[in-house]
Amino acid sequence: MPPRPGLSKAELEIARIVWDLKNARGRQVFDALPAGRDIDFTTVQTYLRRLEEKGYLNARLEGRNRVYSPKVRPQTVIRETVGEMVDLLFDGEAMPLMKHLVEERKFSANEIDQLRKLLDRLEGDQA
Amino acid sequence: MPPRPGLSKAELEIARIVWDLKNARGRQVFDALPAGRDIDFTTVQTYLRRLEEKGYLNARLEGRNRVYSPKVRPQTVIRETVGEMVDLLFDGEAMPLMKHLVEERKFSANEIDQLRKLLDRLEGDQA
DNA sequence: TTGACACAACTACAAATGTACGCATACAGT
DNA sequence: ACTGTATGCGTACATTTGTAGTTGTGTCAA
Repeated sequence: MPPRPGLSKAELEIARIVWDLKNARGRQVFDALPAGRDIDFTTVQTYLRRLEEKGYLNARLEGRNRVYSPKVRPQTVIRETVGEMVDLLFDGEAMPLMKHLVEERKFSANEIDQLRKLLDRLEGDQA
Repeated sequence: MPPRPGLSKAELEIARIVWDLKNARGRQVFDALPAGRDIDFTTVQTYLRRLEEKGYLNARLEGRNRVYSPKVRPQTVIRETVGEMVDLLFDGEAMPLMKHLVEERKFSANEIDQLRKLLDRLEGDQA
């Protein structure tokens, strides 16, 4: 039971910008696009509208202007998106994904250390 | 430079079944669908055809029947899919995803242990 | 006050995706 | 030989996604 329709890639891209800016008009989102991401301003408008329709963003009118802000927390969207991927690729098991990441991605000694600490803390909590 | 078009969710679902079966005809793939996954046999045929077109599966004719087999390794598809998700959600950084998983997913003490061992091994290798 | 922009709101449209139908043919059993 | 039943193969079609054009109206500088 997905509470709201899923996000497409392009929509997610735009949503992330709004999360960053907290409050933004179309123009600001457009300007925040990474250099090289060549899409039209009206295209961004369309994505923002769809994001609002799908329930991911709030929009309020500020004078004549539409100001968008996050409605669903990034955390939530991340959980849902990752969850879906884990379901699709690993039958819902997170461990194989962890293993994949550890093996496939080259973590630095420093990062490995961070991960250890994370595990320590986790174990502490649940003990 | 994606070597081949990406997979849609439904296609990925079917591809995974073929990976499992190694060699399969449409009917077998269809039969291997989890109970409750209610799609038509011809729909499965369509996905198989598209998977072949996209270069993910090989198909050979066995008599009158088409037998599909993996062409791209699961490992590869997993890497690509996860990579895309990491790009989209975490700017290409794997660490935040690791953290997310560790925090969000409830790993058992046993699993945590496994992860530690994994990290140890990794560190050993790169040292 | 006039023109140059900017933005909302609507519309458009091709490609991708999810899903299935129809026809002709091959095979199995009677 | 005849009749299902399953297939291959082509086709179809609605929805979603990626992307943009158009129109009307408001804003601001000259």
